[in-house]
Amino acid sequence: MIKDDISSLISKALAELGFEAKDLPAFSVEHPDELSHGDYSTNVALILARKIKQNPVEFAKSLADKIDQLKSKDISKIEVAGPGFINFYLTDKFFESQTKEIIKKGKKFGQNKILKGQKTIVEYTDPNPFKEFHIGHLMSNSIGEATSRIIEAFGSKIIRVSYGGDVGLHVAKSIYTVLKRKDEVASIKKLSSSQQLSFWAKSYVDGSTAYETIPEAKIEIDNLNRTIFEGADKEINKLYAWGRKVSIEHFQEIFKRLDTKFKRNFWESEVITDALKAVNEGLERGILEKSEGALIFKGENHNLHTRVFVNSKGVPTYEAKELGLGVKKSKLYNFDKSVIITGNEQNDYFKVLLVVLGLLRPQVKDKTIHIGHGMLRFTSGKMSSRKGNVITGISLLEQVKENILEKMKEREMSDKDKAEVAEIVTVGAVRYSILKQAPGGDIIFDFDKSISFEGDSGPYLQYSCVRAMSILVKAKEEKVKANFQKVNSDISNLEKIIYRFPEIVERAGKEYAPHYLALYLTQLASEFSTFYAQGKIVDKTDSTSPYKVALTSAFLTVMQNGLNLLGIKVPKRM
RNA sequence: GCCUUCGUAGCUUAAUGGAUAAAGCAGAGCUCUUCUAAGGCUUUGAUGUAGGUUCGAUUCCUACCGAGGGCACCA
Repeated sequence: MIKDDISSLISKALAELGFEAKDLPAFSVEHPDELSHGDYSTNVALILARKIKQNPVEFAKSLADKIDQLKSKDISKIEVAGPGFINFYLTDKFFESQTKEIIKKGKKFGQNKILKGQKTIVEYTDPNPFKEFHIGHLMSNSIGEATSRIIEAFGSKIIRVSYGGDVGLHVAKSIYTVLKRKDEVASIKKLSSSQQLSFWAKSYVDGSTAYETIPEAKIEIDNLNRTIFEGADKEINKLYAWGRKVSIEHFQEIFKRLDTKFKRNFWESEVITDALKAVNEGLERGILEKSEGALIFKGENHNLHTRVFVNSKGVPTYEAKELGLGVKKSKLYNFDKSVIITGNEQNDYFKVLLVVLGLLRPQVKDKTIHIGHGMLRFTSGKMSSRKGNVITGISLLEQVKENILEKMKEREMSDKDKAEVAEIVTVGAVRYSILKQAPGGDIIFDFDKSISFEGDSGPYLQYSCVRAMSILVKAKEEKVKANFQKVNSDISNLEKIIYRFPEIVERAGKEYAPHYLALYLTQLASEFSTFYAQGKIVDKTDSTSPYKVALTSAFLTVMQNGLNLLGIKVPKRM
């Protein structure tokens, strides 16, 4: 890599100036923020001059001279700037070779072998049966899917899993309401799975209200909870089976639209055995202890707070079940890394859990990482599925799609094609709006502003691809063939950032931060749009046209690869 | 009360301790006889407050102010 070449060039020059490698402080070789500052920049002179008490700019100049004498074939210019930075400018030949490399590698450009041969299990989305699939789940899905695809580009095998709560009080609350509305059931069952699930979700809201406001209802629901758990009542079993089935059907529909293929769905009901086993082991080994009839972990000894793993009725809580899930995952898949993606409201809870897992199964804990993403919230406050003030995933997708179809009204396309394109653009718009910002932060959700089609947006990136494709079609028609020989030096800034794609992928993966990729692609699309607007790319009479066509082709490759990593598809037209 | 995340332009967001703090939206003004104007170009505008560490702080430390999340039997 060119970056390593520059680093060793600097070290070599420093050696000739009498600095031994072991004396060198850590220094950076990075892309400057602005293209006008060169392609790479180092702060080594700044740091070193301070150490040996010399003027930074003077020292930088002598170092730059030394580097210049050593010469590298890829560097066209070296200069000292600002407080003592040394800036490197790369040659046209270098950019030509990169453009060529991108087209040669095609779909593989951007991939690396850092995790080759490894197995990574990624858990995300995690919708609960009997409750709505809301926009928070879209957020988890978008971040999880992008993370999975990026890790995949590192050469690791990915096992995608989702985990849902199919047992517990929320189910009892739902069934409590449905039992009171038995006469509606027959007609509800004729509706779509998403409408059926909405019926259940609404039942859950009503059940929750009853649980909190009517004492008799609370008793009834608690009893119902036990009945469901024991599976003794045929009618209730039937309702439970129905609710679970429509939930899963609806989730599958959404996963399909989101192009997410889970290898397995874990359910709370299936991890209870492992949970109880792990908890008992914890008790025997003195990791967990009894207190007020419950089984708890004293977090205060670890600078955390106390958590209940099994309640005083002997029922394992979420904590124990998650522990069981961790054990089960490692038994089923002998993974090298386990990534769990949830809302950041669970950050503290996962800290406790990982400490317990570390005491119980240190080898599993070392491979497990929890990533808490921000929440989607309204300007007015938090969404709560318990209160029913949620925007469902499906309604968001449909509303966005409607807006896109409205925008496409004038396009000459069959209705079928329009619908297909609109679907791709919809998912792209939603995904991008989530992935453009750092994963830990909340998204303040404003319907009109959050899902945008203009400026920094998914459609903007997709649109740049569509334009590039139509240029390449025209180039073919006019028989302008791509060529990697630049005729004119000043073609476009595009070539100065396009070769950076693999570095960006690497950073996004290492830091579990897909937004670096989203932001980079936006910058890339913006440079392409400028390039596009500057003048004709395909022009038989223009001697620079063949290289421009090559650059367009390289751009399309990188943009498609990048969008694919974000889980965003590219339509042929839009 | 304790723990934790955060506070950047009118709004929504960027910025491994580095150069003139970067974008989009909104506002003002241009721009389609071209390969799709879901575009391009120009322009107005910001680091909560007070200290500290550093050659250099949006970034690290302390206090304060403000917001979110968590803190015993929900998930």
